[in-house]
Amino acid sequence: MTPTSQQKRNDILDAALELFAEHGFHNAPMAQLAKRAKVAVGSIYRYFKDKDELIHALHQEVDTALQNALVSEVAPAISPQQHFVHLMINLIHYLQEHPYEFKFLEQYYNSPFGIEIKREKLLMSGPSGRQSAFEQFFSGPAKKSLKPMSAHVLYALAFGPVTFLLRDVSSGLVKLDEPRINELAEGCWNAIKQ
Amino acid sequence: MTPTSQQKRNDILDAALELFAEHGFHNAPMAQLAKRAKVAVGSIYRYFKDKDELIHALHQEVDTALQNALVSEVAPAISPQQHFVHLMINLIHYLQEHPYEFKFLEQYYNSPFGIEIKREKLLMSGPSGRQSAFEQFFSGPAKKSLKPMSAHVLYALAFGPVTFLLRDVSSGLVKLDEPRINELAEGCWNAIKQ
Amino acid sequence: MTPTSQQKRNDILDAALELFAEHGFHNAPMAQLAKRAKVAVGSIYRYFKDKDELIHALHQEVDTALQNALVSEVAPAISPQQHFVHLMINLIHYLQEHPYEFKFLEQYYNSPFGIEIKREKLLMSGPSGRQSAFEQFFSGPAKKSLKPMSAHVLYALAFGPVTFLLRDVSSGLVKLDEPRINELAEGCWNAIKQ
Amino acid sequence: MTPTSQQKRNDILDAALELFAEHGFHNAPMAQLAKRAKVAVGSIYRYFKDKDELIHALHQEVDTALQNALVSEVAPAISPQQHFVHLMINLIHYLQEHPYEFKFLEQYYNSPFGIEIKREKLLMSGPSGRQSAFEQFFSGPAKKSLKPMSAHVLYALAFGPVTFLLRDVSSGLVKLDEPRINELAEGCWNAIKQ
DNA sequence: AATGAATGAGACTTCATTCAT
DNA sequence: TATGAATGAAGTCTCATTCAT
Repeated sequence: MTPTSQQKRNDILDAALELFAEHGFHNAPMAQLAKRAKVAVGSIYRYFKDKDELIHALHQEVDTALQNALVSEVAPAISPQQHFVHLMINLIHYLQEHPYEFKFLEQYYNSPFGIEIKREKLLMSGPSGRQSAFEQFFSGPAKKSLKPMSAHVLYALAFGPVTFLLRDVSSGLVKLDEPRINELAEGCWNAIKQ
Repeated sequence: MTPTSQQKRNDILDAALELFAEHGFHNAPMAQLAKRAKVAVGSIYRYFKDKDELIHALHQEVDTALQNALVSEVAPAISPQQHFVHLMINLIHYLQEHPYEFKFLEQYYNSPFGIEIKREKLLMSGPSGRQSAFEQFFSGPAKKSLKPMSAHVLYALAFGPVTFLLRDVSSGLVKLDEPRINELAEGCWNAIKQ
Repeated sequence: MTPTSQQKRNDILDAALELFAEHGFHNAPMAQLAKRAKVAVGSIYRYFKDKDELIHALHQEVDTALQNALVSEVAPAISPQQHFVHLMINLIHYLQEHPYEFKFLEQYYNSPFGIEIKREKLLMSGPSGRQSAFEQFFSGPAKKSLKPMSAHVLYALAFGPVTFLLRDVSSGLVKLDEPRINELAEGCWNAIKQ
Repeated sequence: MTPTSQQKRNDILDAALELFAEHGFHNAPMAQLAKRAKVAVGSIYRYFKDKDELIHALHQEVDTALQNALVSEVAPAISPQQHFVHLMINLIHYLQEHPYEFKFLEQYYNSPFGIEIKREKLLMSGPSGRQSAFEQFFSGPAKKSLKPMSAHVLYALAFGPVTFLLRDVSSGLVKLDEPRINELAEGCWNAIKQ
């Protein structure tokens, strides 16, 4: 891949993100995608075997960006609750500011594409080897402050409310302000804390 | 014009539920649907104007069935926590035993079909006139036991974890046993209680 | 055919005339036809083998009605020009007052249905044996007042202008008043007279 | 989007003209059209948005060709009658030699496609800007030789016989020879002359 | 390597006709 | 005999993918 083609690949993925988020996978013809990416239809097929592979690659991309966004430094002396709330607020901010990415992910996990992919992967596995911020938190010293429970339930209590609420945000039904974001983050903490 | 065979209409809706849940709206051709329902393609159009209307009708049906399932008698002297946990367990049981319905609803609310429908409607409005079980609970005397917060956040904390976890259940990644169901229900209660 | 069924046959033909004139043969489904005729779809097939036969039967009917309308008594001492103009005005009046019939006939003769039918039949053959009014005129004593020419050309000069103009009338582009009707009839006479 | 192959577009229009003339708009499936034009079905839709647009485009094409055919030089010192007869003979010759075009136009003006188009446009408006040959004639110095009458009636008397007769020609019922063509043209002139 | 015209399988839908009641 | 629900062939159009340039 020459640098030029890497650029083109990104143009395609960017256009795809927009189009998929706006119209859904099935209302985003390759021709339209090509036009928005300012490449020829045929060119897309040099970078991706077919539409499915493009969608999976885009998932990869969006997922990685999300993980990277959540990696952030935290003051060491912070309390577990403060730490968790901090991570949560980061997450909400990121997703609220990247509605296309959120819409794409929701669509992906709700379609035949995302079934075989573990849902928790969304937030519990870091980019290429590194641990995700949440993964570090849940497996680190804060563990003692959490009520002992099945990991699946823990993730559901931690992330379920966010995804639920953000759907309404991204459909324009709600706008989240800081007080509400805090309400949510603290609610989640109360759900999982010891 | 107004067909009399409620039976055939149901056959079609049943086949549609399966097919939509298994393959998604866009990978469920009318021809396949007809075959599974054991009717001719043209017959579907006697009962539903087009595919969209069929999808909306199915939503109606599934939604009503869900609401009906949640209506249950509760001992009057029960505590708010016990009441909430009871409702929650009911909900989880129902959805876990009806994975097609759950998948269909998730898909519906995540598609252009369901956008104009408030997400909370899922659980906060009862079937034709009656109040839903959750609606009664949240607007009833238990209100005093809840932490004051924005309604949207409240619903997110109450229902977000369930929908999150049930996706994994319906993809076959997890099987919920009673202890875990209790963990979840109690976590939710802790998130919203005073 | 009992009287009752003759009635029903007429209801069907009447509905067909309306529907065909308004929407064209190909935008007039049998179901709609049945509804407008207040009979069941299946019943239509007791009276007509299929849609084509219905169309041909309707043509027959409309054609006969037209011929009958043109049969009219004329004072014996009238001049050939007066006679011709009289017949012509009759014809125009009838067709202008029966726009559905006119539209149907135009459509019929312009479709694969009417190709094998001689166009002149329209006006040159009377109902069941009788001679049509125009036939009588052209073959009667007035013949001497006509310029000798091929029959086809004669009919074209006589009837072409009427059908041409009535199309605009039936599309609502023109409304014919008596002066114009006279202009037309006299123009036709000038075209064919000795 | 803007295809370069004018050739292919013409192939499609040629095939369409044949098919529409032979079978009518509604008995000319896109698949058959594609086969006759030796292109894939999908290709037609690169050149025309849908079947309707194809029909309108074909009308455009046929209309222009007809107008162009009628433009011809006339000796300046010719009499109005000779001029009119000359134009008429031209018209008849052209249409008799292009029966598909004639059938297509008749069908077009007799269908919902052509209703909003004034019937006279057929011959009274020239190709893109230029005046049609008949338009020039009727509005030129010959006007003084015509009997004063409503324009609609004038056109009907001039063009009605031609379209009437040519239907039979194009159904193969008659073959026009020069004497008959002259009879017709002169009859028309007698109908409209002063 | 890039382009985009061409392809044709397949989706949705309509509607003439049949047939069980 | 009348009914109208059921049928499925056939029509229009879309769009992922290919391939000649």
